[in-house]
Amino acid sequence: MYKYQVISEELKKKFTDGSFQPGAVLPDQEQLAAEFGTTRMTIRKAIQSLIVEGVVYTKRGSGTFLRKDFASKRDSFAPLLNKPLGATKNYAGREVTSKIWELDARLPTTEEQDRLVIGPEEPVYVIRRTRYIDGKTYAYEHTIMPTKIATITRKVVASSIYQYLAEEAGIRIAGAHRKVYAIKATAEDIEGLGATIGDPVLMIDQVGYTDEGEPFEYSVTHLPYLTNAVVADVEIR
Amino acid sequence: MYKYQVISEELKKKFTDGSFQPGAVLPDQEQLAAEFGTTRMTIRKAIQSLIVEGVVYTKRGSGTFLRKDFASKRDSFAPLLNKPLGATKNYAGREVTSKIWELDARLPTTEEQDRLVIGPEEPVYVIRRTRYIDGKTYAYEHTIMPTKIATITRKVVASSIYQYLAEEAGIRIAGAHRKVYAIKATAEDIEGLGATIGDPVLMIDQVGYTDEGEPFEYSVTHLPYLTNAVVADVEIR
DNA sequence: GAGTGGTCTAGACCACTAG
DNA sequence: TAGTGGTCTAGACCACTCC
Repeated sequence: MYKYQVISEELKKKFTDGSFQPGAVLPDQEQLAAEFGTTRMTIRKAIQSLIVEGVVYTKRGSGTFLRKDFASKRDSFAPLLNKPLGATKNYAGREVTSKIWELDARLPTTEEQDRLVIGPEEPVYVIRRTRYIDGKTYAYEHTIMPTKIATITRKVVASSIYQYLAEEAGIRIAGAHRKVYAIKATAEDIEGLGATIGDPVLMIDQVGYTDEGEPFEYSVTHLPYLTNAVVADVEIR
Repeated sequence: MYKYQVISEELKKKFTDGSFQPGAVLPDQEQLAAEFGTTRMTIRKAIQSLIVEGVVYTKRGSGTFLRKDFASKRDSFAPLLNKPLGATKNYAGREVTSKIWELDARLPTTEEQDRLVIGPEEPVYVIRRTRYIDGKTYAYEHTIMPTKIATITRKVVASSIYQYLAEEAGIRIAGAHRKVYAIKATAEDIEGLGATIGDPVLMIDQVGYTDEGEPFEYSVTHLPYLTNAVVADVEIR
């Protein structure tokens, strides 16, 4: 763990334990640098990551401030567009289960080759499953993943693919390109989500990248309407 | 314009004019620093912003690479979830027009008070308009904005509210909290988007913040399905 | 004008990849 | 082992806010 990560964690602890009121101004960067025995550049890296997480914001000429709505409303049932979509991690403490519709391998379509930047002879897994949180239908997922990334078993698919990739296969998810659509329920949605024909469905089309910039999954997630939405917190520079 | 921004633009130019093949490795950072007459730290900032934009990726120990799917990725008609939703700026060079359904002021509902963190006696504007890009229906917007933020005229609403806020009223948009839903077309959508009853509609619910962390608008944007989606590029740390 | 965050320099050392 | 990107230092100057 790098120094700036340690400092960022340390600061977050201070915010949650009440050392700072929401909206309060932090000590200036020079002071923080002295306090943590480092330089301003390193403090700035730590603060930068807190900005991205939506914990603090800075105002040139004024200071660094703890967000007023820092502690408040986190949505409990919505995937966060600025985080991995994996349900297991985002809904820790809840019962996440899966029904597996398909786990297979085949050669990729041209569309899939394109999205994953692989050749026509590189086999991919096809994974289709419905996910439930606390027994309630949460999402229907259709995932394509090159087999060279990791070996996927039925057991992994039944629990958490992302967790397996991170902890067992050493894959670090670094980013994703996502597109969100509203569509009419397909036959798969009627089966996978219990949707009614003609119902709106929220569809998230995503290509996930590893920290090496390599696409490792192309997935389409369907969320039932009325009971679900996606959330994005945005920092504009 | 800062040096790292100039360098980042300069590099992007080189990528589009074919000096580098997709997937090609860039000169190492030391070399780029010499070439641009600067230090590695500044080159790194330039590269960092290219990473966020999804143009290049780095591999420690190996080099910096131009994404293979660099050219293919641009969507021309989708709002970017990591940017302001304002059409005028995102679609510069295209003809953005508006039809105004309503421009009025009244006292806020409790829901609106809540979202904007204002009192019941602080008046708000109510703005409803349909937006067109190159004559094509793009979105239907319903915006609530405290009148204390700025004076809004019909002329402003007809062109660009965001641009007016930024350039005339000195408001800097620093971030937003957004929620994206799939819903069934409402009566407003049938009027405002020309949607058919029962059609899916993509709805973006957003509270925008100024650089002081103050909510300045609560808006709901409806996008017609089939012709539109939203895009999010995510960097996960 | 004093104080803040943002950029930039010129180095050093560390972590990682590949031949 | 050579070469790459990632972190970190110890400063300097600039842009901006607020009194």
